[in-house]
Amino acid sequence: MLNLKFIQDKPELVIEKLKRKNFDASEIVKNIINLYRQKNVLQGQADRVRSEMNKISKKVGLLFREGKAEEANIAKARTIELKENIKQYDIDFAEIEKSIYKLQVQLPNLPHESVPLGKGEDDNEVVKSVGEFPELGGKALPHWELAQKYNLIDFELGVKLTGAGFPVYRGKGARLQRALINFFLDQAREASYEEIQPPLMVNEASGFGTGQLPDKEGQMYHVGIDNLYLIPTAEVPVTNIYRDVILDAKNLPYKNTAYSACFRREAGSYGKDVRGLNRLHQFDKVEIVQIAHPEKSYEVLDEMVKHVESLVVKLELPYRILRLCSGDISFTSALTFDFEVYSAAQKKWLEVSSVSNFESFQANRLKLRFREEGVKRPQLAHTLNGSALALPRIVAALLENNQTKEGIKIPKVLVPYTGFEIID
RNA sequence: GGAGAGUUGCCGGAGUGGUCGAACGGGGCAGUCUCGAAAACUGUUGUACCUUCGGGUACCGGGGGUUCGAAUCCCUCACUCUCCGCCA
Repeated sequence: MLNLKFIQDKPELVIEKLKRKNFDASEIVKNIINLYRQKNVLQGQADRVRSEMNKISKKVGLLFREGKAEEANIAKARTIELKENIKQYDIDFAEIEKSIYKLQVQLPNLPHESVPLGKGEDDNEVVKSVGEFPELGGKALPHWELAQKYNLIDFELGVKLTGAGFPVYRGKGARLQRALINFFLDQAREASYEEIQPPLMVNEASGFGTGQLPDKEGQMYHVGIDNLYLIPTAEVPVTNIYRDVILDAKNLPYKNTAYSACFRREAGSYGKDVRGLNRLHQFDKVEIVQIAHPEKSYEVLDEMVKHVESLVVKLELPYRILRLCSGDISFTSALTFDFEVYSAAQKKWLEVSSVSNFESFQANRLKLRFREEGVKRPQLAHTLNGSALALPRIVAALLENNQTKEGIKIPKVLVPYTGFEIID
């Protein structure tokens, strides 16, 4: 959510920058500024009436105490009209605020200067591309067949137990999952992220804080009887730790990591890239989150990108880093780097991480602020997060890329975690 | 699931109709004292919005009501805690 004052101060900037996101904000911005002016006028008037009301009330109290009941009653009579006024002001004011809010949440975050112009995913900028595609010859199997061959993942069983998109990992498949989770968490801890084990369900306020609610409600599983939502990512509970909080500037940045299962309804995405592990309703992910000082947040973003890169390097996967273009970047993000690994049997790039700086867009909604020494007013902090990493597509690439006649080779770095070197 | 208690500022906790943005204690910050520190003493210490920059307004879990006036009374919702039952 963009800051109201900012919109009012720099409407042209907002419109110009959102144009890059292919979003025409001119009408909304105009309306917001209009309503904002009205709101201020209204508040001025309402406050004056309230002020008078308060004065009279005080006077009435005094008069009664002095036994001047008659004078008191005269004063009382005057309040009848004022009361009506206040009531009406309250109604109008609430309405105008609601209108502003409705418009405000429609505006996406402004893209960072470095975001390349573009219409969609084809226009993303490849920042770097590292590693050779493995030569597998003609008999390479896609991961869903490997998973079956070595009895690692049972998709059919998942359908029986729950439904499509809920695979059952077993044997070395299950152990590989656990190994990856521990590996990622250990790496994050070494990069001084504090580990969090968050709830897997959140309340409405949290869903709202990170922007899943009210609009993207359909993406989350809703537990109606208790009005809770299954988290689509650990970002939701972890970032909401800082909701309604004023941090001390000298403690920034705050760094957290969390492993969690993630639940996504993925409504409307049936039929496309859904084979095997490519798109699931439940999957595992380790997330990293940082709360940063506005002046430092792009350094922090850089650091997070490097951290994620170190993971794919250690896993010996061919990868590339994309700087998302203005047409592909998410609603809430100012700058996003995607990580893709190459899955050699499917012969395609799979997105395994998305690292973003939201600047103050999330913080504004979360009321996440920090206080700087010597500065009276708290300021909005910047929030950043990234996957480090999402498991299923990593597993897909590992299985496909490392298949040999003897079996599937486990990358060296993972062996201490899996306890085995090969799946055969 | 049954019964009860509660939700006040950074924390503890008082306040049951007016002078309460809120006693008191703790914590934080600043000062005095000290070579320095501790102790003691003194002061200070919420957020948001509006402003003609004098000031004004709102907020004591959320919403609604009564009243000239509500942290305080009434209604309603949410949450938390305790005991019993059940249970990983």
